Amino acid sequence: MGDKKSFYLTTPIYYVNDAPHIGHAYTTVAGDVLTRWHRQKGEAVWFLTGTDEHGQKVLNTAQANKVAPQQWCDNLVESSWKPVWRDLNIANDDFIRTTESRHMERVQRFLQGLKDDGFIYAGKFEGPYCIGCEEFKLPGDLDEGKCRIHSKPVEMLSEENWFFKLSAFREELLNHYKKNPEACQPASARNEVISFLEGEVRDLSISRSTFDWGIPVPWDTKQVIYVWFDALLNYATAVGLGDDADSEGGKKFAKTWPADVHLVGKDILRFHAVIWPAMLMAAKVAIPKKIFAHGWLLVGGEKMSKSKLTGIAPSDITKDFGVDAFRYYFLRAIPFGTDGSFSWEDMSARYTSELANDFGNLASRLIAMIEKYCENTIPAVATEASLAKQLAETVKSADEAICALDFQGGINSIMDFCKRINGYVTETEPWKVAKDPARKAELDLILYNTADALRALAVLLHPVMPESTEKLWESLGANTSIGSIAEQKISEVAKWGQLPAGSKVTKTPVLFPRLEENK
RNA sequence: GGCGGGGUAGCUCAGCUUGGUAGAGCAAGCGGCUCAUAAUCGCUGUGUCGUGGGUUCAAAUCCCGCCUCCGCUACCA
Repeated sequence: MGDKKSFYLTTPIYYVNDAPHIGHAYTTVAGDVLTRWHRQKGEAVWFLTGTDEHGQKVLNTAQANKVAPQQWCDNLVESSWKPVWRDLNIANDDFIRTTESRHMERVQRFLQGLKDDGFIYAGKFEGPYCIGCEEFKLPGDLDEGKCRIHSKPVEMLSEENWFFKLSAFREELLNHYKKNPEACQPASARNEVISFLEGEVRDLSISRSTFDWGIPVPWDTKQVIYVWFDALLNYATAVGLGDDADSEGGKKFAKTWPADVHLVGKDILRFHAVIWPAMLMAAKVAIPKKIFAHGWLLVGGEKMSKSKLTGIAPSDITKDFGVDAFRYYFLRAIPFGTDGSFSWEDMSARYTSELANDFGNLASRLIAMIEKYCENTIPAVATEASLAKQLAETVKSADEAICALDFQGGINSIMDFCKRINGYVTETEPWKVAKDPARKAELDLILYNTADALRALAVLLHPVMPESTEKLWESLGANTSIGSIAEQKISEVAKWGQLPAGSKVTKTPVLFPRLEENK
C-alpha cells in the first residue's frame, strides 16, 4: 500500500433528474466488480461514483415539483440513488455530488486557472431558441425549424458566453488516440472519436446566463458554468485537484490521479474522450489512461427509456432474482462494449442453468456428501493434478479478461471450471465409493478435491457475487480456517489444497433457489 | 446525404482478415446416474449463413447492386 498509486476507477456521475434504472446500475455494477477484482489482486483501489446536480433540466424538474433545486437533489440522492447502490452491494470509496463545496470551489479555481492562462475568452453563443421552452435547442430537436414541443418557429438568439479553446487541442488529442489504442475502448468507440477529431473541432461555450442553477463563473457571477464542464471535473475534484501538494487533498491527488478507467455509456463518449482530456491538457494535468464506453441495454430491441415504459428499476429484478444474480447476469450475458438485449426469459434461463443448476447445486451436492460421508468435516488434503492445472489456467485467463474489462470472458472461464467440477464429481461417483469402507481414502480424496475447487470458485466469483460466495465460504468453514473471503488473493487462489483438513462444514439454505413456476 | 457497424440453428451469438463438407451455449429429444436445487454426466438433431448478381474448380467468407436495423455527423444531460 503506502505511497503506491491507487487503481482509480470512476462511473459517470448520474444526472439526478430521476430515479436510477438498470442502465445506471449496469455501469456501476461493472465498476464495482472491476474494483473488487483489483482489490483482491492486492492493489490499492479508489472507486468513485456520484451525482451530477446542476443544469437547466434539474432546475426545471425541481420547479415543476415546487421545490428548491438543492432540496430536490438532496431528496433524490438520499432516497433513491444512495439506497440503490447500497442495495446492490456497491463498495464505492467515495460519492461526490457536484453541489458539494469541495467540488464547486475546485471547479472555480480550475476555471480561473484556465482563464489566467488564456484558454478562456468571451464570445457569442448563437443558436435556435424556443421562447416557449425558454431554452436553446439542438438542430436535432427541430422539425422544419419548429420546436417539437411547442410547434412554434424558433428564433436565432445569441448570448454572450465564455468559451474554452477546445480547438487548440484537436491535433494533440488526435495523436494521443492514434498512438494509444488502449486510451479509448472498445475499438468502435475509438474510431468514432478519431473520426470526430479528424473533422472540424470548434470551441466550446462553457457558461450560461439564462438560468442560475450552477456554479458561478468566478469573474462574471451573472453566468454559471456549463453543466458538462462542471460535471466532468468531478473525477478530479473528488480526489483533490489543484490542492497544495502537501495538503491532504494534494496527497490524495498524487496517489490517485490520473484515473485508470473512466467507465461511460457510449452516449456520453465524446464528452469524456474529447472535451475532458482537452480541459486537462489546458491545465497541464495528466489525462486519464482509459475511457471505456460500454453499450446500451436494449429492451425489446430498443434503448431502454422511461418514456417508452421500458425503464426497469433494479429492484424489479432483484426482488425475484436477488442482488447477486442481478450483478452476474448483465456482465455475463452481454459483451461489455456492445449493446445487449435484456429479457426476462434470458434472465430466468441463465439464473436457472448457470447459477442454480451449475454453481448452487454443485455446492449443495458437495456439502451434502461431506455431511453424509465425512461427519461434516473436510477430509485430508489431496491434489488432483488435472484439476489443479485447469484451475491455474482458469485463473490466468479470467484475470487477463477481467483486467481488460472483458467481464463476459472472465466469468465464462470461471463458470467453465465450475462445469468441470460437476463433471469430476459425476465421473468419480463418490456415492458409490462411499458404500465400500475399504475405499474410504479414495472417497476422501474426491471430496477434498471438490471442496477445494469450490473454495477457489467462491474466491473467483466473490467480486461478482459477494453475498452468495460469502455464504458458501462460511458453509465451507473457510472463514474460521483461512480468514475472510475478501482477503483471499487472486494470485494465490490457484494454489491447490488451501482448505485445511478438519474444517467444519455447515449446511446452508440453497444459494440460488429455484424460481417459482409462473415467472 | 456522408462515414461506420449489424442481418448465421427456436433463443443469444462466434466464424468472415488468410475462400475448401456451417460452430458454441441455452432450449428440445434420448440414454446413464442418484450425492444434489426434478439436479448432474454423456449422446443426438437442428440452418435456402438478409436478398439478387459476379469472380472461382470451390463463397457465410472476396467484388457489385438492393432490402432492413443501428450508431456517429458536437455544446439536453
